[in-house]
Amino acid sequence: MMKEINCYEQLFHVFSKMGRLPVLLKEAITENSKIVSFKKNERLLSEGEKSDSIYFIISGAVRVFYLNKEGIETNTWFLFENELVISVFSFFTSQPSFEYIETLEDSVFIALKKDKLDWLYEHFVEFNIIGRRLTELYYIRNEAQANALRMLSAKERYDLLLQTQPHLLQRVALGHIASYLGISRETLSRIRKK
Amino acid sequence: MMKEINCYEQLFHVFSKMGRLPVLLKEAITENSKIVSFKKNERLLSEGEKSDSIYFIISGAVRVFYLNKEGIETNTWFLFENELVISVFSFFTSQPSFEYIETLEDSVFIALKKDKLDWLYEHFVEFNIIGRRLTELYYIRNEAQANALRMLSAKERYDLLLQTQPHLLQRVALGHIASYLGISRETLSRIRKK
DNA sequence: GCTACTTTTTGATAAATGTCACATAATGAA
DNA sequence: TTCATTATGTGACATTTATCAAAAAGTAGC
Repeated sequence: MMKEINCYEQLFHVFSKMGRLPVLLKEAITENSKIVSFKKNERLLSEGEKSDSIYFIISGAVRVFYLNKEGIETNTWFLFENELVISVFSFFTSQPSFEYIETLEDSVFIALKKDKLDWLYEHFVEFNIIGRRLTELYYIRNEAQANALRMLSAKERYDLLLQTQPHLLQRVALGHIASYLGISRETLSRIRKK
Repeated sequence: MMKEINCYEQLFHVFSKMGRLPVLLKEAITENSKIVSFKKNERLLSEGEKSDSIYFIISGAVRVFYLNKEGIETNTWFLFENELVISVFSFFTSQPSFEYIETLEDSVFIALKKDKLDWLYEHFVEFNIIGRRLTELYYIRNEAQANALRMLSAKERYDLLLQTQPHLLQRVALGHIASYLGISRETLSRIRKK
């Protein structure tokens, strides 16, 4: 029980950095969400399903990926403690997902259903401030990624990753990182040798 | 005067698709923003400045770009009528911009200063719903772009552009489109020949 | 420890894309 | 229109990156 309380403190810490988080809203969040655990390599979401929950990572790590037309996994996102996970397109549009979400480690999440989230947005209008700011933050990260893919060579993208997200290298297999950087496993291996 | 009213109707039409837009909020938006015109190839924002205004495009078109380390322009966004323009990073973080915003045609905008926008967000809390939803929409577009850059070949990215944003080819110079697709002008020219 | 399995590395080669130089076409100003 | 300027296209070649095949290294279960 103590553990669960700490989980929510972790979540509220992140949220309260974005905007006002009254006690009543905290209670409503707690009541409308639940804590879920997944073992390593389990799926939170598969292609074709609707991304109808948002997950806050208490501990562990996940990757978001999709299968390209050759059926090869393409990782688009790695997320860790204190970060939020959705399949962006599916969650925001309520359409079926083309992405998978899978744990990279044993993980614990706070899961909030989309309809509950919408209910919270509606009944605690100030919660939209937090939602808006968080969306902005993840948007910025995504844009930085697109810019890197547009303008940097494979080696430069790897160096940038080393510089900005070194922890990622410790916790994510190289094969996964390669597709995230938009290159083949072999090329990543050669880049690293230098 | 009639023209200005139509401008705001255009803006409100887009906003009201995202959420409730009470008359008082409409009035506040009108009072706190202004209509501005720019000739073709004029700058709305330069590197080093803060992106402190959001622009709604009444008519015309803009591109967002930055200079890479060789000083070459890299286009990241093309925006047209009924779309919103900011330098995402600078606007959301209030840090100096690394991007430029420039008109591609003679253009008319509704300009809203960031401090005014923040004031609106604060005093009309439901406006955060609209802000959040719009941020989500642009985020989705950005993610699609990142995915294309990660997994598609130059030709596939061009074909996708043809398919999803054919109007862009009519109004944006090929040299600008090339960097947007993450390829050289020459490669784009060769792709098109086929 | 030892096997079976997965991940990473390496080599050889092919394909994609970039770069440079210049030609051609389009555009805009006088 | 004409000239100057800018944008686009083309050819030759260099470079980057992908692909395929296989070896080496690492990992998990027994």
